[in-house]
Amino acid sequence: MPALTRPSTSTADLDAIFGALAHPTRRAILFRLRRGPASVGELTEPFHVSQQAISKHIAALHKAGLIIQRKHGRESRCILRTVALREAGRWIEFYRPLWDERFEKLAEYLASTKSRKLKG
Amino acid sequence: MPALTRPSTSTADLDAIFGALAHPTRRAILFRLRRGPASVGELTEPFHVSQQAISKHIAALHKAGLIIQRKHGRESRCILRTVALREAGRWIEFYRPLWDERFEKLAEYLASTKSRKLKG
DNA sequence: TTGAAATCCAACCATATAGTTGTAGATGGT
DNA sequence: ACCATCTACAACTATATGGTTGGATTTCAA
Repeated sequence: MPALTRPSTSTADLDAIFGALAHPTRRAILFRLRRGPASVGELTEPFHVSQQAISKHIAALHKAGLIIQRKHGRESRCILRTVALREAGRWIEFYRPLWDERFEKLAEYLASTKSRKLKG
Repeated sequence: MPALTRPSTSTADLDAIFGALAHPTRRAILFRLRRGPASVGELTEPFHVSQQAISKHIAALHKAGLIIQRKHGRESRCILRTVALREAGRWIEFYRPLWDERFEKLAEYLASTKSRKLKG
């Protein structure tokens, strides 16, 4: 088993996940879904855009694996899927060791020296 | 002090942060910077795109607050800045309570029932 | 001082994104 | 059977994104 050298979720997946999270409306939709499933209509209400625009956002969230959809009659209920969020969280967690304040200070110090021979 | 009802980083900031993380080249740059500062030239080497393209990626990372830059002579050294990553992590952590497997099962169950009177 | 190196800026191009309007298809209620 | 509702699809528009090339600027070195 090789040492972990980088976060392991596929890069295409992460493109879709982070891309989906990069829009405020989509984050707001996820925020709403935290409270439970909702239909497309219910998700549209709070926003000043068309239902079709919300459908596109939903498609982006779906593609990223951030939600699933279930048909109930003519409604399509959206359900938050946490797996993808967990993947994104895992990618970010990989950098946690660097969050130590002193580490960042050291990095800046190193950058300010002329020794650029750190390539190895 | 009001109860926390949503992640608190400004939405514009999160747009920029998640947007920056949504591209594999930019994630690879961050991954490289984890090992320490690097010049634009050094960051360009591993990729099959022009230096100018990398400069644009660097600009996106800078705008998102994910890196800082220091001039040293004609070089511009890029340094990972962990604050923005921490913000992104904080946003995602907000959803951690839902990561419980059973919770997700319950959500799917609720979605499969006809009771759509959960609006409150 | 002359030239090469590191970086950035500008213009351009192709494609993606986020929105619109119009409409079609399926479902539910009467 | 009919009509209204919910959602998705298609076509269009404007802007953003990711890349290119060419050239300007700054700095190091001889």
